[in-house]
Amino acid sequence: MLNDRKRKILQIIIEDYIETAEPVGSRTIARKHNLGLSPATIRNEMSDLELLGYLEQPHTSAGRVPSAQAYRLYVDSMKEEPGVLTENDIALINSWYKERIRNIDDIFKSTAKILSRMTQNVSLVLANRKPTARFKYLKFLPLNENQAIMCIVTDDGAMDNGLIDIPAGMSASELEYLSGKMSNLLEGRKLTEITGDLLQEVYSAVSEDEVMLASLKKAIGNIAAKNSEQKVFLGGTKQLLNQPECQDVGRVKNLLGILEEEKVVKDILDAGDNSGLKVTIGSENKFTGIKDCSMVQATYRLNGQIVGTMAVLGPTRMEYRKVIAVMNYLHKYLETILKEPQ
Amino acid sequence: MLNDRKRKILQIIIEDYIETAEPVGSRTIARKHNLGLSPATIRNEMSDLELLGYLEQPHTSAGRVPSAQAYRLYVDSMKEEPGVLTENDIALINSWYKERIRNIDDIFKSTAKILSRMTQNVSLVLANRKPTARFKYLKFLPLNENQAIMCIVTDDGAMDNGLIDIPAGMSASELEYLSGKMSNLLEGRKLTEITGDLLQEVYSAVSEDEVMLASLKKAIGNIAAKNSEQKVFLGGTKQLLNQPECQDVGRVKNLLGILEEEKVVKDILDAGDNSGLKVTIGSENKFTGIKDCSMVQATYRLNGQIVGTMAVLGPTRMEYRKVIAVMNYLHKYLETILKEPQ
DNA sequence: ATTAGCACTCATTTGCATAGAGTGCTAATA
DNA sequence: TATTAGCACTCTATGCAAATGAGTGCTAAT
Repeated sequence: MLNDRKRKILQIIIEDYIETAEPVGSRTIARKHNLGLSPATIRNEMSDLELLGYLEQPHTSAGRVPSAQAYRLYVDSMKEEPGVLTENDIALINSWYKERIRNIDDIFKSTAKILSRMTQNVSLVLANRKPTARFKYLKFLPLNENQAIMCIVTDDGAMDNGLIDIPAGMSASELEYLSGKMSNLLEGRKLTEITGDLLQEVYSAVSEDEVMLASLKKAIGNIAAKNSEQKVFLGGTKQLLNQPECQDVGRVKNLLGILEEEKVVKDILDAGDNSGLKVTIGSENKFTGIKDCSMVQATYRLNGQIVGTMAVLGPTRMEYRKVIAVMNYLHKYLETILKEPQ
Repeated sequence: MLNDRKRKILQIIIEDYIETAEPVGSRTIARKHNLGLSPATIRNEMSDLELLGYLEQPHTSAGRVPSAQAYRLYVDSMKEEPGVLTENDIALINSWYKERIRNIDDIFKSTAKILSRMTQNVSLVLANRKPTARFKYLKFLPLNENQAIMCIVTDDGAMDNGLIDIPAGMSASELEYLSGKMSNLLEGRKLTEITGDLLQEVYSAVSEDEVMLASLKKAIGNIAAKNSEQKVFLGGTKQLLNQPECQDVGRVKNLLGILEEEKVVKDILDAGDNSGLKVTIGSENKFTGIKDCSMVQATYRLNGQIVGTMAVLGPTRMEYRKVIAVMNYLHKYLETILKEPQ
């Protein structure tokens, strides 16, 4: 559809605009790139490109700016040669990841941080918990006369716990017996299935103490809630202010407002249920408020199951090539790292 | 030192400036407040106040602005009548606290959120962990052939855990024996004391498996690190953009940059080791970068021990009366809530 | 098909006059 | 003696016009 020259010129404009955030004019192109073409020729081509919908003019006497359609073409044509990270970048990423990983949350935190540092944009990382985990067994760890910690081990190898009130004077062996009995009766259930009724039933087969039952209900409820929860990690919201398009405080406020609402962020990220890398440009975004932004997003999986999503959110004028390269790398890295037992 | 009239006028200027963020002139004062004084008289008084260091003039033909010294006086004189929250505010706070409290982190998160919402400023909450907790006992929860979760219970009733590699084919009763033995040998130690050497010693009295020893070391190290860690919760960084003094993006960037550095925030908050409520105004702040801000800060304690600090950070032109009232209330609330077992 | 040349457009900058808010000082007043 | 009216003065903010300059579109020449 576009001949080679048009394509070349369009690419130059896009990349120049991504770099400078200024409308780019025919003279600039002629000067910077040795195309063997005069500004006039380039002007003609640019005029055509505008008619075709690839360029826009902020006003008559300004240069031209790529349209969403242009970015779309640019990104799509990038799939063939996806851009690679420098040795240096890779070394940086690896060292950042090693900095401080103690638990699974740290991994996501680091990912968000790295993503934003590498791309100079805001990053969003959504970690799905696994509501499908099944109960394996529970144990009580006595604390004192009246309290114990209940530990629940699930079949995915995770452990959760909560504080339980126990009847005064209940012995360690009684607790042991209780936990063994309950473990037998509950094994294989999803955590969310263990509602008040079921728990009551199971429990009353073993004991009658009401206080303990109540705190068991509460603790298991909390654990189930925590497990079905999605967690959002944000990175580099400060970067926002470095973007030339964000010199207007009102706009920043808008965006930060959106990012502060966990619910909205989750919705935005959940929308991209797609498998591979997904780039949404400007108004392709369904959510008002980020309609003038672009987002590059990838879901990551563990054993085929989606465990989360990560995304970079920035101006439509974002460094797609770099962002995509970083994203690809992190994606791979994350899937590897998540496979290792924590 | 200041006569009543001067004091009154100064107060009016301060409160007007806090409200409007505009330099206030003699006419405005005469018009808004029925002092029975002409602008000229007020002008004379203002001139005096400037000489005394309480007022400053951005330029000749502007009104006057309170100096740090003026705020100092204002805040100090407020100690006698500390300002109270409305019924409405209290109801709001209580309902926000009830919204979602599942664990101790949620409490701090909520506190930060409430603090910022009520004061329209950035809030910082620092939660100290308790590095003094002492080892009580440990238990292993078997996961599979090769792994178990190690649970460590400390004398403050908290429980931590980590994943442990166990020798293939080690039976549950062997694990039980191992944990009992180690518990006996380690009881009463601070977590930070349980370094590699001690652990090695204790462990080799019971078993010889190197892999397990290594993962024990790692897990306990992680737990010790986590326990000695301070955690920072920020609230309402977005509010920053609502402040008239922050319409300049550069300044916002600075502040956000500081807030993003956990280390710096910790230092800032740690500096206020004071007991009661502490207000630092403008250049009273030792940390460059917030020298043009004010901070109201309170440490909170549990059983006499400092467990954290909360603060509100904003322009020197902050609503001290309201901020202090909110702070006092939250302070009390937090100390009460922390006393309850989680 | 390309390009040089030129008229034209429009945002941005610069300079300048004006309005408005506020002050300080002096002389009048209570 | 304390207060105030009056007035000159200062300095910012606003509005406006002219100059600047980057960029375009069109036409005619190559």
